[in-house]
Amino acid sequence: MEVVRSEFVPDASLSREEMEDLQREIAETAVFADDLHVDPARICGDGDGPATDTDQTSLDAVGAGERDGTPADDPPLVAGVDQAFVDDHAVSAIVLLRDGEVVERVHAVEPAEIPYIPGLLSFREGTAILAAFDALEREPDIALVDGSGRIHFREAGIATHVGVTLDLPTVGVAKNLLCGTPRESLDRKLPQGARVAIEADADVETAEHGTRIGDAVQTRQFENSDRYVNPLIVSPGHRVSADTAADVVLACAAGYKLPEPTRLADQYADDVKSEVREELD
DNA sequence: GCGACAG
DNA sequence: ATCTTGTCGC
Repeated sequence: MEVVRSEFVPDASLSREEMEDLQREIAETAVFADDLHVDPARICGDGDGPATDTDQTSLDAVGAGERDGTPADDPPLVAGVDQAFVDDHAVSAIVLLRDGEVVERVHAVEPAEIPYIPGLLSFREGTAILAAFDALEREPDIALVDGSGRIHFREAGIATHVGVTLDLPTVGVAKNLLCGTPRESLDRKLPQGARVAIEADADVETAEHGTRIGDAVQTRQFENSDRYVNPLIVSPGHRVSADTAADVVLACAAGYKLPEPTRLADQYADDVKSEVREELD
């Protein structure tokens, strides 16, 4: 699929201030509300293959299948996006799933122009991600991007940047909190399926203090153990509300901490990384 | 000056 | 993110 907002394509040659200004523009263009035709309940992420009839008894709470182009009886296409690095090169891998099964897989390798700078991640990895999306034959109904979305200093994390540039519904899935304050402590064992709101604080300069910008989501938890799994940090990227973002991630969970699309993209990125590592001579 | 910060 | 063996637990 192709870029829709070319003015937002990440440019690593911009100054830090220009990058931040661009992020403010992106945040203003971003839609942190549901504008998609995906019913989370119709996403099968339990790893048991195609959904059975009994798995599809949900109502189309968000208008699933009401638009042209996507058959109402077809489960949504969910993409997982992840990056890996080899020397100064970024590897972006995308795995596309439908009903829990891989239907397409692509990757791209691009030079990483700038170092990692908290808050400017998309300018380091964005080019590779867009190149991978360009190679993707089908158009996903939604994409899960590793990293933050709205949970960002200027509400324009990598998931938001990519989503707005492609005008594609996206969700940010991070393993750590970049900014914002959890409504309650995350330093305790949360039950599987639990969600804890993340609110904007002084570090989020573009949002009103207290605004819910995402959630900590417990996709997996130990039952009979003193040990516990930390929650994932989920936030809207573009055209998705915080509630739906969490719904989609939980719907894609299949017994692992990472939702299937992201987990498989992570594996694929590692495979590609090994191959690229040799071509370096 | 100190703290704090996705991947 | 990346460099890395074994090891504890379900």
